[in-house]
Amino acid sequence: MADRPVRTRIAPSPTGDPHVGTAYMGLVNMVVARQAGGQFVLRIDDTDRARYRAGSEDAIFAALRWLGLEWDEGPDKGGPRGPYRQSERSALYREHADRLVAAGKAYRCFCSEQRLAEVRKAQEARKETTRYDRACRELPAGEVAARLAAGEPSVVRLAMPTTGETVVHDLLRGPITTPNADLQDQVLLKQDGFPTYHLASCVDDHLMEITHIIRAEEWISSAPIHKVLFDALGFEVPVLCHMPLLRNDDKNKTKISKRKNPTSILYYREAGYLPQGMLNFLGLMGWGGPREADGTQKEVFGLGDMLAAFKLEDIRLGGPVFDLDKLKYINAHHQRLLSSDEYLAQVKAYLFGDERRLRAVADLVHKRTETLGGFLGMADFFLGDVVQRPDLLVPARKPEGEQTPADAAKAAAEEAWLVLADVLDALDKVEPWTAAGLEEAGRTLATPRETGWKSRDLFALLRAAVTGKTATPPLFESMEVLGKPRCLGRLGDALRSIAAQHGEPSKKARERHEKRKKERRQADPGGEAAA
RNA sequence: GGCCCCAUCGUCUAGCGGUUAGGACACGGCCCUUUCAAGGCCGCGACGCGGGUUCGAGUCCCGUUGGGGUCACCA
Repeated sequence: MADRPVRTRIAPSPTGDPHVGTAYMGLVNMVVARQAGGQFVLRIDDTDRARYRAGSEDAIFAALRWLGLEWDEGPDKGGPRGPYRQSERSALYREHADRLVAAGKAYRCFCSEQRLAEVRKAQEARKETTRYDRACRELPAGEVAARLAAGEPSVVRLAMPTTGETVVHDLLRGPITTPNADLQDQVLLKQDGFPTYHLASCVDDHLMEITHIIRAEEWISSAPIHKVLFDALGFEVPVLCHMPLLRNDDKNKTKISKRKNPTSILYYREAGYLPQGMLNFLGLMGWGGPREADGTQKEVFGLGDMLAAFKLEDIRLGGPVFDLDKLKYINAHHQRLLSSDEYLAQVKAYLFGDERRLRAVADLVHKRTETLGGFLGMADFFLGDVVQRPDLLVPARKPEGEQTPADAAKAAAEEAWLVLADVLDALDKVEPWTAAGLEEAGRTLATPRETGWKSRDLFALLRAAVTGKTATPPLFESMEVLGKPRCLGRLGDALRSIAAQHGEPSKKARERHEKRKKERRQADPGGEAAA
């Protein structure tokens, strides 16, 4: 492997907004490739048709390019090892799966989802580890052929070793040993003919001649499966390196999640962060920056500094908290580094760069103000930051029964949070992002089947979250103009501002929320279309 | 719960057997200043615990605790 040129990759799946974790891995992978004079590949892992989201792929391209993480080969620019979209490589996966089956290293499995669920349930009841019971592993060849010929649906599973242990070598951790008894016969080819991540990524990493797999820590538990797969296919295992997971700023430092932290790269762009600030901050995670002459670390640095000084081996393994305060501080430094001309250009681009958008804003403000001077007062939330107002987000409620006023306030805050979270999930799925589509989604949410809130109250909440105000141009038109990343970002901000003031809803409150929704649905069996 | 991974200030980190455990963010105070930033100075603040190894452990080993990840026909 040492004689091969270094090739790294990121393989995001187009299932939603481009994630900061993708940016983090992209940065590290790109730096490693560039340092070695190798190539950095972008591959789209779109093997899950159920979660596929139109527009997500373009958003990934835009987000990575905004950050300056340019790839050498990828779906939009091609390359010698393409195609770079897994949905266009189905034949390759099928071929390799067939090869494994023919060699007896994988097998056809005809078990239904239902049977698998039953097996799992029984195992749970017996407090055993839940795993596939390998019912189809020893099926006679004749029977397999017959059932296949009869058109019975099946998947391909990898025949894992059942005894001994599998050792994978992690660049940062050394050997990681897993008892084979804990591994299961992982599905390689799904019933729909698409490969699972395991098959697709191993086949692609080999064919694309990836030398270093640098990915998030959450993949460690899959690494032994990949090792077995690589071996079964007769492929050399690339260098494996699992990076620490970005964490939320909560007590337990859980894996970064959108409820607790803005996770969309686009959020940061729309909030007016500088790409070099983002990159710098991401570079701090697990690394800390290049050394100064006196041995201390330089915290404010650029991509060039990182290219010169970064060493994968220096990565710390503790999960770093994605701390917005620190990000702002780093970003501020980069902003101050801008010349007067550069800053002005950035401000213009941020505020007025999009002529179409600006016109749409102007059209909404035009007849609603009396002088030109009134423009900014009404349009501020379109152009810049919104200060979240928990007082507007949480409806005033009178105490009921035994409730103290404090109890009532707490309950109202929990309800607002939970409703807002449902709204965020629902709006996340709105495509395309138009006033009409948003209004439809909004009206649907304001039904007993969904939030159970009146549209008047629900829209007030939405308006407060998205604009920070009580009086604005028409809500859904404004949201269309504002755009999806900003609206969803602000919904998330609103969630966090409620939580900051009143705390996050307790588990009990969540359960109550779900129970009430269920009850409302039973009371209102109609409106299936809304479900 | 099984398996795996991790562990220095609240946070990002330095430390690679001998340090008053260093820097940065945040926080508090003071200075500068018409205001606000920026900047300067000071303060607050950490090696989870218990055993070893060693003349000597934040640093090495073991255990424990805590946290995280993962247990899908999702990636």
